[in-house]
Amino acid sequence: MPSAVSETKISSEIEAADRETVNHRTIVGRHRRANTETKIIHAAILVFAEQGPDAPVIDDFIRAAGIARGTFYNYFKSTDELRRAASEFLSEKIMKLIDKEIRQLRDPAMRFGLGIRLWMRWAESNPSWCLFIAQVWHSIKYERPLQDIREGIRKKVFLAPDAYVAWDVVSGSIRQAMFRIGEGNARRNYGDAVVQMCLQALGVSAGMRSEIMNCVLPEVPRGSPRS
Amino acid sequence: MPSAVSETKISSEIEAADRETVNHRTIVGRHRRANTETKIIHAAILVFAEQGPDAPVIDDFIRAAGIARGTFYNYFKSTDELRRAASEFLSEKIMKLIDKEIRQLRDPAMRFGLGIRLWMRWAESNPSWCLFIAQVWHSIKYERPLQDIREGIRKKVFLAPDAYVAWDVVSGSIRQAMFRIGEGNARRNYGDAVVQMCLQALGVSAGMRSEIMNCVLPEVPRGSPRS
Amino acid sequence: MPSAVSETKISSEIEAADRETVNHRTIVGRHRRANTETKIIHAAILVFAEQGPDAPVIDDFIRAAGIARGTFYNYFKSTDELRRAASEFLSEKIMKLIDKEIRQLRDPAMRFGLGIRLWMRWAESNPSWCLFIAQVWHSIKYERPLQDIREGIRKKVFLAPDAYVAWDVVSGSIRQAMFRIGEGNARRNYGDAVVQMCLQALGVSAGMRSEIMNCVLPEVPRGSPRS
Amino acid sequence: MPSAVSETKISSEIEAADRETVNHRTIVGRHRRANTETKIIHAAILVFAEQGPDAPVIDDFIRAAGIARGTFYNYFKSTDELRRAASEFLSEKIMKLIDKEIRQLRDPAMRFGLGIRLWMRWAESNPSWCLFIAQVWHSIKYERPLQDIREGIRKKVFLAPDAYVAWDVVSGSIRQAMFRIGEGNARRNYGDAVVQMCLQALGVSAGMRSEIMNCVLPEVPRGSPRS
DNA sequence: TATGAATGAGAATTCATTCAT
DNA sequence: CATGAATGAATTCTCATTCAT
Repeated sequence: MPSAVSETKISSEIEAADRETVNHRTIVGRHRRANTETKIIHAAILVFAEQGPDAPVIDDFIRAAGIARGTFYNYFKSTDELRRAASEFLSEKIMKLIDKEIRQLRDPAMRFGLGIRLWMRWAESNPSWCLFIAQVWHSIKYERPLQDIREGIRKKVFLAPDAYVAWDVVSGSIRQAMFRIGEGNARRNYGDAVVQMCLQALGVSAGMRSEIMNCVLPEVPRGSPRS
Repeated sequence: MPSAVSETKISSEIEAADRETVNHRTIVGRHRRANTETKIIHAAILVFAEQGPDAPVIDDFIRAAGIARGTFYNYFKSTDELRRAASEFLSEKIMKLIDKEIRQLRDPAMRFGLGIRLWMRWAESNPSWCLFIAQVWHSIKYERPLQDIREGIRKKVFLAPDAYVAWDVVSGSIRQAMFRIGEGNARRNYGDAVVQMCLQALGVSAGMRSEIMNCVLPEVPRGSPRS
Repeated sequence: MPSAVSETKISSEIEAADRETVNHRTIVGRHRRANTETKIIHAAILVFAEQGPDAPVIDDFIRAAGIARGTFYNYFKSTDELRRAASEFLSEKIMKLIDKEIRQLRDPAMRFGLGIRLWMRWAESNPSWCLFIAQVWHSIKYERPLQDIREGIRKKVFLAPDAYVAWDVVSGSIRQAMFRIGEGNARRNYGDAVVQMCLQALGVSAGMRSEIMNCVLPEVPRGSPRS
Repeated sequence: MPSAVSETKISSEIEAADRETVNHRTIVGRHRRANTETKIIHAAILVFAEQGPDAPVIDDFIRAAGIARGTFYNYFKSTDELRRAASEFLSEKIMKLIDKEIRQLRDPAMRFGLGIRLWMRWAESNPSWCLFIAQVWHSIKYERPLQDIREGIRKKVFLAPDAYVAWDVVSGSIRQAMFRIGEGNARRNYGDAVVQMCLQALGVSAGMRSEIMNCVLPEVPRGSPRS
């Protein structure tokens, strides 16, 4: 049964990233509302991992969360809203972690390059997260990377007609890469290869490219590797 | 049942006549079938253009095609099957047109570059085709462009870790671009800007890039996706 | 999630209240459920009596039960499941009544003989029940009569190669008889005649046969199958 | 796949009984009508063997027979008519064979007893025929056995309240027995055990019973034994 | 007679949503 | 807030039947 496998996979994937948040909430106090909402979102992530972003129906969520049908509607008006919440939860968590690692870097090429390397590394160690995020791609927040690109263009370390085009190319590449990873077809070092080509697309000089690619990546939680 | 030796001429004449009739009827039937299938697909394209790839229900298709409910099921088992058929029809048509224009070119960078320029130009003049194809992206056939990329890498006009990575980057970029176009957010010359960056991603030299971008594009039919 | 040690009295009080409410609601819910299920089965019995076991469609049941289309599916996945439920309900009810009347009898021939006489009498006064049960015969529980037969064979009041054969013969006869009754073709005292022959088939002595047939039957409710 | 097994089984079961008929028809001449009808019935038997008497739809029959939809309606107005035709074809063939064997016997008990022994022997060597015939039981012709019973009662070799009751008991027993055989639950010598009890039910004397049971059965085509 | 595409009524099934408790 | 039975509109799907060729 693939579902069981997926469940196990995704849950270990999110646990690492998630523990902190739960602890925080527990300390702050038992707000039933917050707890139930968290419970629903967590259950929903398992369900989405199993079935993909479009298939699940409300029944799947309430069964997974162990709540009543009516309770669902106290928190989400539709599966769409829940999907959005789940994908934000999943993408923003990792985005924040990455941001914390790179925000002190001054050079925009280095900052952006290491950012997408970290993202791809996370992706490679979390294939089912990967697939889900690739599928709900449009709800991803892209302000920060877009700013980095703008700065890079302004400072002439990036060569691109404009920032939006550059972001479309890079984000499209990354999304496509995440599909491949999520489907289990990625070769070894696939992530870095994609990053390389993204930097090339941005017109980053060969020297800077190897500097970025040779950086030893800081440790960001990886879930269970290859899980 | 093998014919007995004593079969008379008459009965074999009857059989021949039978066979002819059968063939005739079969041929007539096949024509009708092909016509109806085409009718359904063409109608479906309009419906998808209007409602997107997931919203339409079988009722929409049969209304648009002017057929009976049951007729639909004589041709497609589900909306999914029809969606696949429609997207193949739409993507392969334009792919063939493009292929005819570029296949005589010897240089793989030039060939590939003009190919994606033509594709993007078609995309820009058909936003709803664009959106639909971007959404059903996974049913697209990519053997030809992949070969071009392989040849380009082999001949050192492309610089990429491997052909699959290169294709993921380019196709991801193009798909993302098509979403933008489909949503009506593309600026002027957006398509060429994306192509530029794709060529840059592939490591095409600045000289060759401008050569490709300065080519006057041959006339490929522009127009409604269902033409 | 295990409660933290520092949980205050208040929160555990809330929990207690919660639990109570939950139980109360659950109990109320269970009652409603049971009621609706009974309602559906009772309505279904009328429908089956009118149309036979195969003709009715879900619409017939929901109309008869006065429930919504979806409600049906909250209780039964298919008409087949409902048919099974209805036939069990109908056969077990009368079986229990009969069992209560005969279980104190010591002689297995007498017990079995009176059992099938009572069954046939019920059958004769309920032709539509008869037809329905005959048609869905395979869902009938036959453990009790089979035990009686086994005991009878052991005690040499029955003469039969083995208990299964004996049961096949008797039950086959009874079923066939019920078809005849259900179709309205049974003559007067048909039921007793069938019982006679069944006893003869079981090798019951002539003396015992007349003793069984001359018994005055206890009053078992006669009437509409749904009572 | 159980269906494949059934097909093989039933087709070998009918071939033996059938060969004669086909030959006869071939000699008489090629009447298309008769041929097509035969073809449909034969195909239908396979289909019924696979799916039971109620499940198959017209599509199944035309696919199995290799004919067009419209052609079906030139021969049968409904699946019900075809089912009737198929069951008559199957039951009358064996009935005639049996009749030929026993019609010269003078004693009605002996004649009837050997008749049902032969029937049961055929049943035991043709389980899927068995199941189908048991399921469509109501279209079976019972005039001949009923006459035998009447004669037996008149001549006091049978003891029964009346002929219809006797027939209901015997036929019900046999049908039930055929279900058991068809479901593969019959023990060795099950058929003879059932016949024994039927004779007992008819009040045949112990002496006559053993005489009947000890007869060596004439050879009636058996299909492939236990097939 | 044979063919098989077309038909459409009718039946099954799903699932978001409401609401009394 | 939580519960979960009830709802019914919307949709899918089946299949017997017709009919022009």
